[in-house]
Amino acid sequence: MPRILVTSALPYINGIKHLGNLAGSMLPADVYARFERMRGHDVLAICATDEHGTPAELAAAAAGQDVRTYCDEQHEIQKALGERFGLAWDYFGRTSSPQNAELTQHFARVLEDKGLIEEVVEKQIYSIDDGRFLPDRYVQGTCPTCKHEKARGDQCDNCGRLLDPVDLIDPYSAISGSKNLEVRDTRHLRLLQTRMENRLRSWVDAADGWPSLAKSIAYKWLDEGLRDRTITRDLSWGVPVVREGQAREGFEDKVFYVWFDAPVGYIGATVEWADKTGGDWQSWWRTDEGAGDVTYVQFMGKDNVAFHTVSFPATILGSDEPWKTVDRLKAFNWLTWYGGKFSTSEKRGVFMDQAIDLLPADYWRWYLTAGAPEGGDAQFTWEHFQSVVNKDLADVLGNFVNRILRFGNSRFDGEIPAGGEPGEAESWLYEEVDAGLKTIAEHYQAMEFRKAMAETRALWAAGNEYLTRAEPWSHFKTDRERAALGVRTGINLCRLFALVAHPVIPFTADKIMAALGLSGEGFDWPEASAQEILTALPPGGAFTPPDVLFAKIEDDAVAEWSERFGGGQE
RNA sequence: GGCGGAGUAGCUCAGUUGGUUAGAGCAGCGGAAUCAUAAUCCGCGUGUCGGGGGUUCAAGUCCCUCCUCCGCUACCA
Repeated sequence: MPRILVTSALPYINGIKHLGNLAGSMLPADVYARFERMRGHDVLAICATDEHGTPAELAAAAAGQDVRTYCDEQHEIQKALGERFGLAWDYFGRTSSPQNAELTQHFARVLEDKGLIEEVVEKQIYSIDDGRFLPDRYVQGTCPTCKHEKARGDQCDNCGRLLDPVDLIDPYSAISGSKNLEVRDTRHLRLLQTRMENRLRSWVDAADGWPSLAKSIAYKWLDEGLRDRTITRDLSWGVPVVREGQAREGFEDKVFYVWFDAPVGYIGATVEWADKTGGDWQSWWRTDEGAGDVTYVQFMGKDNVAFHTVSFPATILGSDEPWKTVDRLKAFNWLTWYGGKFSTSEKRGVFMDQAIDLLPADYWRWYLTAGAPEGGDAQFTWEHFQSVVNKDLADVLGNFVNRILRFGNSRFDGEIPAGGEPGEAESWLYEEVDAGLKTIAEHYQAMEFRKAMAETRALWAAGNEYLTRAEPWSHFKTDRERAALGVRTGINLCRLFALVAHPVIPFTADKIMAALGLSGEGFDWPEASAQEILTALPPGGAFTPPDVLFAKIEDDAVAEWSERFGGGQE
C-alpha cells in the first residue's frame, strides 16, 4: 500500500491564523490527504504549532502571561479551530514538545561532530531596559539613507535598503521604545552551510517532484552562495542548547533559533504521534527503518520555500543520517485581502475564528480550494466569496440534491424506486461521469486544486443536465418506470457527489450520505465504471431529503460583513 | 538594486514541449423547462492575449526592450 507523509507549514503561535494561512498550506494539505486516504493509501498527516522565537515571547508579555502558559493556550485554540474547519490531522503537535527538543539537540550534536557547527562571537544589540538582546528587526531608528524614522534594523520599509542595526541613527527598542541600547559580544553556534553547498545542489538537481517556483528559489539561494547561519539566539524560550543532557558552557541563557527547530518539528510531531498512538515514527522518517517507500509531500506558502528546499535539507543532509527528505512540494502564492495583505499583527482580514462563526467550514473550504492561490496571488472579496458559494454550492450542488430527493420523496414515498431500462440520457451520463472522475483524480494527484474543483463542479452540473434530459417529472405522468429510473439514477448521483466532494467539503458529504441512509459507510474514491457507480444503490433503499445543504449568502450579509471587517479600506 | 511571479473577454481565471476559427466560470441578453433553495438546462463573445521590436512557414506560447502590479532578498516567522 502506498504510504504518503503529508506536512503543512507550521502555523506560528502568536495568534489565530487568517484565511490566507489556511488557504496556503493547512487546507490544501488536508484536501490532498483526504483524497489519498480515499484511494486507500496509508496517509500520515502531520502539523504543529511553531512556538519559539521573539514574537511568541512578546505576544505572551502583551497578554500578561508567561510564555509557556500563553503557548499552551494558543496551541489548544489553534488545534480546536483547525478541527472545526475539518482539518483531519493524524497529529497536531508542538515544536515546544520534549520530543522536538531532543531531536533538535540530536541534530546539533551530529552536525557538530561532522564539523559543520562552530562557535562564534557576534556583536548584537542589547537593550538594557528590556533586559534582552534584540533581533535586528526589533531595533528601529532613522534610516541612514532616506531618513525614514521607522526603519527596522534589518531593512528600511521606506526605501527598501538592507541595513545593519548599528547603521541606524538614534536607534531604539521596538519593544519598549527605550534608547538605552548597547552593543554586546555574544557567543553563538553557527551552521556552516557553505560546506554543504555541493551536496545540496546535487540533491536539488535530483528533485523531480517540485514545481518550477520551488526549484528556481532553491537555485537562487545556491547560486548566490549559501551563507553560514547562526542557529542560536539569546532568548529563554526555545530548545535549550544542551548536548547529551549537559548544558553547554556559556550557552545557559541561549536557545536554538526558531528556524532551526521548527522544521525539525515535522519529525518531532510525528514522534509525539507515535508516543500517543503506539505508531512507528521511524518507519515514516528513517529510510533505514522502512521509510524508503514513503512519498513525502510538503505544503507551504512561497515565503517558506527556501527554508524547505535549502535550510532544513542542510540540517538533515548534513547529519549524514538516513532521514527522509521531501519528494513532492506544493507552494502557494498569497490570498490577498482586497488586493492588499492579510495581516495577523495589524488584524486586517478575516481570521479563522471569525470565519467559522459566520458560516460553516465547508463554505470556506470550497471557496478557498476552488480559488486557491496557485498560479498567482488570489484576491479575497466578500462579493466574490458570495458569488462562488451561492452558485457552486447552493445552486449547482445543493439544489441538485434537494430537487431530486424532494421529488423522489413526494412521488416514490422516500424509497428508491425500481424499474426502467437505461437509455440515451443514461448513456450520455455514463460518459460524462467516466471522463469526469478520471480528470478529477488526475488533477488531485497533480495537486492542481483549482482544476480539480472546476471539474468537480462540472460533474455536479452534469447531474443537473442529466435531470433535464431524463425529465422524470414529465415521465411520471405517462411512464412511471422511466421516471423511476431517472429518480434512482439521480439518487445514485447524490451518493457519487458526496464521494467526490468529501476531500473538500467533508461535512456536507456526511450530510448527503446520511440523507441516503449511508452514515458510516466510509468514503472510497469511486474507481468503478460509471454504470456500476450509478447503480450501486439498488431499489428499495430509504432516503430522506436533508435540510437545505447551503443557505445562500444574502446581499445584506455581504454589506454587513464588509462594514464590520472594513473590506477594501486602508 | 538583485531574483521570482503576474499583466488574456465587464469580473475571476485556463491556456502542455510554438501550429486548425484563443477557452471556462461569473455577470449580461434571448429561449426552454417547472422536480427544486426564483434554483436548473440550452443558445449568444469582432478580446490590439500590457506596449514596442525580433526569430519562425507559424507566437498568447521563444528572444530583446519598455511599462504596471505583487512577493522574496536569508537574525519576523
